[in-house]
Amino acid sequence: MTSTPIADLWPTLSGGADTRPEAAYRLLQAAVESFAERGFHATTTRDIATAAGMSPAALYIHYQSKAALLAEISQAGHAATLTLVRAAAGGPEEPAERMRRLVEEFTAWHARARMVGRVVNYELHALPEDAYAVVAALRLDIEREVSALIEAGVAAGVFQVSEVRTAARAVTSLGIDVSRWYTERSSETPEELGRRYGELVLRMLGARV
Amino acid sequence: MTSTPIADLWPTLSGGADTRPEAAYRLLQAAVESFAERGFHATTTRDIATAAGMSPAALYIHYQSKAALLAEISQAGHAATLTLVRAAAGGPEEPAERMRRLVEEFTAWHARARMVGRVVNYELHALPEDAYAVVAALRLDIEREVSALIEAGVAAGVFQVSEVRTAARAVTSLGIDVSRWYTERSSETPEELGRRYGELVLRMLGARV
DNA sequence: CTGCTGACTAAGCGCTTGCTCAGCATGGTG
DNA sequence: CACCATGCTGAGCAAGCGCTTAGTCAGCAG
Repeated sequence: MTSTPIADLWPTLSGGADTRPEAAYRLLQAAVESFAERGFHATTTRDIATAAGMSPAALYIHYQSKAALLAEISQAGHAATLTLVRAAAGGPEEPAERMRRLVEEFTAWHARARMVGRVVNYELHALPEDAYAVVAALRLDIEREVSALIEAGVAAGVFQVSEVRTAARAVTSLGIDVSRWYTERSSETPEELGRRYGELVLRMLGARV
Repeated sequence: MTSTPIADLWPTLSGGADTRPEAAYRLLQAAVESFAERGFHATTTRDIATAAGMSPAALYIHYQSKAALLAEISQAGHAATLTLVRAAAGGPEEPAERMRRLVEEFTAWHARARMVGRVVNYELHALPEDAYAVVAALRLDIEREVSALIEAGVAAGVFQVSEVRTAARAVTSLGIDVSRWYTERSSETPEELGRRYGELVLRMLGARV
């Protein structure tokens, strides 16, 4: 169905030496797809278990609750995104080049892993309070990385923006919204889309390109 | 709670000579807020009815079903957005000025009517099939208006974009996503945000500003 | 007054939900 | 062989869901 989306987020699983049974991974994958397509509340535990080839009761051997599944997806998804953003923003290149790479990878990720992206960005309200707190902190970190990079560009004289926070919002906003509208039938590959969005963002920030 | 969001969308109601009872309007308002905050499936008919000051059964005097409420909100919201887009895109000014106005108003609308905006953009999957078809056609019209305006700008030599469809996606995407993140506690007013986004989009499209 | 209408409620029906639990097959270990 | 931990199932419980039903009541025409 979705090419290779969630294995990237739980590398210990796709690796090899992991203690978690393969059934837990199948449940996770089924939950991602169901949450993304129907939403958390419209998804039943029977949906998830059936898609993973098990009875509803088996779900509770691997996860405490339906909400715990959502929490795991959301936290892993946010952590992966933050890692990606940090890697691009903290590179050795000059600010414009770092921003281009950040947007390219941020955008491509939201297209490639759009199922996870939807859960991550549009099911926040269904998270239990403690899981939400963890995730909110990660989101703040992401926004701060982007803001800091824009500020670096402004300081270096390569970006011209009147309000850094608004510009940072616009940059992350463009990438996040990709997971809403991108489909497998889209004419552009995730990487193509990333390159084009990178171009658009640099111009938006006032960089000469 | 939300300033003046949904009255604008059902002007016959806020006008005066409307046959629809005021109770139906209260239910609509309660549904918008509940769908926006919790999502369609997490909202119960008891939630809506209680918020409107009525018993659950009263809902069914004014609307056929919970889904019919969603359909009415979604169709009216999309129709209002298309009207706004058409008015800006079809103006007498030159393309860059029309685009600026379009983005300003599209963005401000998604900030001001963010509750309606969330229902309109993030609860599509819960629509009954026939209502979805109507709404999908409206969405296509909106995208086409934006694409045509970009093409006009390219033809006039004021915009430089390599892929019109990708650029159109980016423009609408920026506005739609506002309804996801904007809150009453945001530091910018909807109009300020609109002006700043208008500036960013013109630069993104390669217009000299 | 009578007779009728339209907005509304209290009660609850049939069904689905998230989740539990007793029990079963399997396979490694003494 | 016995023993037991592990992974799982079939059956089902309590709660809550969308929606219906029977009936109440204010308002109004005659």
